[in-house]
Amino acid sequence: MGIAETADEQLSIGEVAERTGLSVHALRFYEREGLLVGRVRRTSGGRRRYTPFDVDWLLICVKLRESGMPLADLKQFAELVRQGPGNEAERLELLDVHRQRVDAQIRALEECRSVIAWKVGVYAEHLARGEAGGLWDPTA
Amino acid sequence: MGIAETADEQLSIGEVAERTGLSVHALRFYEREGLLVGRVRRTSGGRRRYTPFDVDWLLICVKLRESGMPLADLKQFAELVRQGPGNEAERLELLDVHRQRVDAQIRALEECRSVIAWKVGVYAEHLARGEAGGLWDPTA
DNA sequence: GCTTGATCTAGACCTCACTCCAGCTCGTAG
DNA sequence: CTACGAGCTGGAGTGAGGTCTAGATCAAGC
Repeated sequence: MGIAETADEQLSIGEVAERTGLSVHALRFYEREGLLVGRVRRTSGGRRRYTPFDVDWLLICVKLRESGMPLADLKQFAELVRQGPGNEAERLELLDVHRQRVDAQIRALEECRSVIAWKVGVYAEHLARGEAGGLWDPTA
Repeated sequence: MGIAETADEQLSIGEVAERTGLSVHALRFYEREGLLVGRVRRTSGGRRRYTPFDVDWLLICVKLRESGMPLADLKQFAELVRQGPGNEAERLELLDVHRQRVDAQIRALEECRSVIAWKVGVYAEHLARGEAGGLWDPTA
């Protein structure tokens, strides 16, 4: 608590959890799954010490996951980065494909939203008029 | 094949699957889980016959699911409708809460999109300039 | 030194939303 | 009549994405 953040501070797993919104369980899980770019350094006592690098990467991961990128793709991306320079075109492709999926997802959600809004309108109107008729009452 | 659609046509499970995009497995599963409003009628031989009513309901269900409503909520909604008139306010509430979640989801996705787009831009620029430097290469 | 709380490991377990299977029946085309 | 595909049931299995447990260790404060 109250630890200064001097830019290249090493963080404990708990602190990283706090900053990324991932649970400590999830952080260890991601590491086991090879989703991190470099292996995490450890203290002499074996505790993980994350660099701001790791945290930045994790923050990107969180955004990608949040938008539905599967862990497998994340892992592939991490592997590309791990391989070092030279495959930027592949990384770009991976991200761009995902961006298109996100766009499609947004469009789909907007359509859902409008269907739901329409139905909400139906009920709202029904309520405003008082009990008019058994709205969709197949028991009738 | 080539069956006419005379508005109150009874449909087989396969036809409903086709029209809703749900698998026949999913349709039976939804029924077992109590997600349908009325019980599905059967032929003398025990085959399901869906009414256009059922199909409309399922189409709404699909939109709700697509936008992330859990099956449990869908079930609750179905129960409210099954109970008949009188609880429209509750139904409205349920839908409206969901609509708000969808709105939040859209906003979150838009934020993800912009993060991704930014990263895509970073790579694109890097590629346009030729190999400038090890973009995020922690092995260095 | 002792207590307390954060971390460690390996591995079991969980939820969700289906999906598939075995073994049977139905119904239509030839 | 025979074939064959579509449908039936109950229950087991799947895959993604974590979450939790047990039992031990580490590190900081008193």
